[in-house]
Amino acid sequence: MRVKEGNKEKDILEAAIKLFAEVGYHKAKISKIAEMAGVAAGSIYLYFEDKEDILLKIFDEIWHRIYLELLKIKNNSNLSPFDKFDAMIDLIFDIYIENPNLAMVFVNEQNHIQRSTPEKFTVFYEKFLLSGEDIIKEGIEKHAFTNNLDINILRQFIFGAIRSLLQHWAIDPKTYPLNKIRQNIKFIIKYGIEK
Amino acid sequence: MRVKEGNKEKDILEAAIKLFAEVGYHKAKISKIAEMAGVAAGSIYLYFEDKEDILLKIFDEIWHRIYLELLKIKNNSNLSPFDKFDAMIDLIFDIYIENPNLAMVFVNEQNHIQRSTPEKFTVFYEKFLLSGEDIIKEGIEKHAFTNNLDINILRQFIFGAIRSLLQHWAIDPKTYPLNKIRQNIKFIIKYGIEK
DNA sequence: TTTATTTTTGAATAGTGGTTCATTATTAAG
DNA sequence: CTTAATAATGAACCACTATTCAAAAATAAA
Repeated sequence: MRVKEGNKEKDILEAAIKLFAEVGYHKAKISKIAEMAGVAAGSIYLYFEDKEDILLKIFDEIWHRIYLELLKIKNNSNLSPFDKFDAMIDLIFDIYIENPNLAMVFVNEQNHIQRSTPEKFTVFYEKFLLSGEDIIKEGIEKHAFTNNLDINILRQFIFGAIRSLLQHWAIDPKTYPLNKIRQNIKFIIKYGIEK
Repeated sequence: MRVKEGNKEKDILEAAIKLFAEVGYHKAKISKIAEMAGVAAGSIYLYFEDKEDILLKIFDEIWHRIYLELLKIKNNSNLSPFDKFDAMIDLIFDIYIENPNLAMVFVNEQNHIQRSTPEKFTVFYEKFLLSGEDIIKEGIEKHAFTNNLDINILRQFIFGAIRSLLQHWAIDPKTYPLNKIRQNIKFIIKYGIEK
């Protein structure tokens, strides 16, 4: 009997993340991913259902990680609502800094995957969103955050804005350092633009 | 000599907007657009360079319109900075309400087009962004808006958040009415979440 | 009508690239 | 060493669809 050597699944995933980040999902060829991963094109189909499945597993990985980290923040009773809020934003930025390619795929292809396979996609994403909601809820209950806002809308607003800025940064990284962007985001969300 | 009858270019554009909105750019077939527009597939290539060019012209149209409207707002000296700000947000929502399909393409395919042909894309988009910036600048100069924020980041933040919410709304329109979303957006950006 | 010119057609083309599968390589067990 | 079972290969397949182009249709001018 033969046993799988090395970690081809991981190699393929990493190659895919890199290529998706560079050229986007649609222009990334399976043959190229295989080449980058050092396997034959056909071998990809031993580890993944099809091309879409690769993207799906990438998203699974990242959302799972984000979710677990957010859970820690949420359950840390030493943090004030605003501390938690800051930590949540830092979390997303940290992941971005740690693995820009992964983050790039994450911001660019979210639409695509949400459209094409909403049912498979939602597992960890939903969990993440709910945890984010909990943090906001706590802030409102403790009278730190305004109660004039709908939680759902607020959640979508915050993550949408962050995603948009990260995307923009990825296209043109030299205009602003990520830390300045992060700091501005925190300020706007907390205090708004009114002087 | 023969003369072009009807307005095939417009028919094709409208069909494309509808189909792109429904199934997305990549899954929209030229043959289907042709069928919906009531022309032969080959005829599309009399009016457009290629498939991408159709999308490009759609974006041209919408950005041009938004830009012209925003210019009116910007130059209306009867409006306070906050009035202008509100009008700017209303403008985007009004276009969305007036032609949801067009708006759908606008929020969904912006990434794609910005990636694939950034140079052709930027004409009206840049103009629009600059006008938006001017409105914010005026607010800061008149001491209505905080001067703690970078204009560029703020601009990206605002439009990113709006886009994200509209996209969300398009997927699931029944959860919230657009007016509630609009009102929440205005509130967050003005006052932030701090109580 | 006839001719010239331009528009429109849609079947044929052509290139792409995801996916399959017969074959080969590799390893473990007997 | 032989056999069995699984892993890996990559050329061939095939479905799909954007694009082309030779022919036909429509219109204006002569």
